[in-house]
Amino acid sequence: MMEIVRRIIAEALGEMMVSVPERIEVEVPRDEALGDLSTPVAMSLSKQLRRPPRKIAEEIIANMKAGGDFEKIEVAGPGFINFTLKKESLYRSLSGLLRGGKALLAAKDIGKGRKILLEFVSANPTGPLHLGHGRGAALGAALANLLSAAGFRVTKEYYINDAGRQMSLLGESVFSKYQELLGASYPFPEDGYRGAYVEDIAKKIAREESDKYRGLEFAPPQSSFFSGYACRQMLAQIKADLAAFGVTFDTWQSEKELYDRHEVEKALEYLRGKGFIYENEGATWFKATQFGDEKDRVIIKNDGKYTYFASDIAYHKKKVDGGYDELIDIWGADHHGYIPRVKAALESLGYEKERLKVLLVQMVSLLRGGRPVQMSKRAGEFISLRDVMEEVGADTTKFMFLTRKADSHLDFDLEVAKAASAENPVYYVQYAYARINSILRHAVEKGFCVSDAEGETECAEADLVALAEPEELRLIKKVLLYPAVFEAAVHAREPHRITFYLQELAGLFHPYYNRHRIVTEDSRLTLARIALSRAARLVLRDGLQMLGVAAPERM
RNA sequence: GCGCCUGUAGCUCAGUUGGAUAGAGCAACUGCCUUCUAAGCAGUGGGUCAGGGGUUCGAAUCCCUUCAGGCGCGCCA
Repeated sequence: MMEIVRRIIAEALGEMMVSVPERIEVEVPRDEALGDLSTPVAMSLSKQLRRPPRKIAEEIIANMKAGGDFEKIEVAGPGFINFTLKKESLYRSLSGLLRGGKALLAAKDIGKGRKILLEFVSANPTGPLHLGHGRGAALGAALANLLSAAGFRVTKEYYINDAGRQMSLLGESVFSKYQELLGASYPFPEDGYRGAYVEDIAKKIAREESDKYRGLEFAPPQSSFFSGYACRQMLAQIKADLAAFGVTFDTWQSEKELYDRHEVEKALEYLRGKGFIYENEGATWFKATQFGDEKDRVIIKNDGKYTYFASDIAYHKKKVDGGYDELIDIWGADHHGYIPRVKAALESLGYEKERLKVLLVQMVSLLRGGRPVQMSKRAGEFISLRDVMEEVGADTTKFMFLTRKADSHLDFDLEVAKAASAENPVYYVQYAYARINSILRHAVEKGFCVSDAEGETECAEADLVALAEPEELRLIKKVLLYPAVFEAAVHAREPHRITFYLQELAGLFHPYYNRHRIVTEDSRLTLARIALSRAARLVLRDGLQMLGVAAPERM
């Protein structure tokens, strides 16, 4: 619908010998009395053409070949051009949607096969996933769904920080617990990991290896055994948690592997060859300032060890070398200071900064009944993603995360999320879906032919003219808006737009249901209403699927 | 001190990338189940878009500034 408006406006502007703006804005007016679609284009052109907006709007209308889709096209307010669609046009579009089914929902191939590497979660395997990781996971998975459906080729990747000091610290923490279990003792590292999971891993090692390492020092080879073992354990748990959350990855990139395969060295050699690396005060530096960062960054410390940034350069080099047209990283907001240096690295490697888009996910505060849940990282006491999933369910958790844009703080209240009531927006949307299914089951019982396999196509043939109630027209328009919302969500990389749209759609279906019966004695009317219900169901299902949230047949 | 993010109804948040009289849910109050799911619906009240200045036909949205909150600013990850 929006496309049609854009096209005829562009044509009219062509007639008027006016250069067509890159993007003709089309929106849905706030007040439905104003029309179905609206464009402020005349106002935007006013300055350039040095004429009053209303005048321009009138000229556009005069030069427009509108075709038969519109009931009314008029100038309103300061210079909007408002379009009111003919009902027949709505019916035609609806029927087209039903006939095309899922394929039509995101028919526009936005991605055109472009390759995107989407890296998210990437939590260090030094402890269980917490809520913040969950938010990143929900966002990443939903975004991947959207981008894939929009025609991008998306690879979901998890970067494993399995090298360096943190890993060693985890190993040492386990090592200490292990000694304790066997009656020996080894000092617990100062800033070691204290969660119960550390002890669990120690117990497991004690069970499998008995007292083989009893009384030893934390040094090779046993140190790498403990670190490696602990890492594998944690990673397995992380994978299991993500799977339970309904989030999967295509590839798992190990940091350690980048070192083992000398990719870090090679990347640095490459930069050295280009003159972006220098030595100073015993350390090796990257000239980040040359690419817009505030200061140069150390990549090899004066003790000879690499910094985290060194492997990150190699990692991002590997990403772009993989032939990806676009890189998307989802990070916790506390890493935002890191963006300029990674972009600098990318640029120094010969790629445009724009190729990397970093989405920041703000922190999640966990509440219970409005009061903050105390968490102490030091004592290893915190509520993990798994705890929350077990308490409120994966679907609700995901939906909650996706009802806010990534870049705003999120209060996650366990009591609210757990409430199986109106307070909980997930149910509102799912309930609409389940309700439609219930109605359709009822319709089948009443003898209306609505087989599930071919139902949509069949409904496309229904006589939709019977749909004349205001609630019905409103619902049709909202359903038909889905592709535009979808496109906007893809374009902005913002899955939460889908969430809001689904709430609005459900918010139109529920009152419709309450005021009008779908299944009546009038079979022509009934078939039309079934068709509309099925269209709504189609969109609800697709949207929920994008969010990675279940669409239950009954509740 | 510098940088980034946030500030919208009592609470939690949207706001179609600068458009019309700023929206939704919750909470509060009043009604609706012998008929397709009441996890639902109908109605009522609720605003200095943190404050100030600027840009222009037009600002919650862009710029400057003040205030408040969060996060960053390591040869940590």
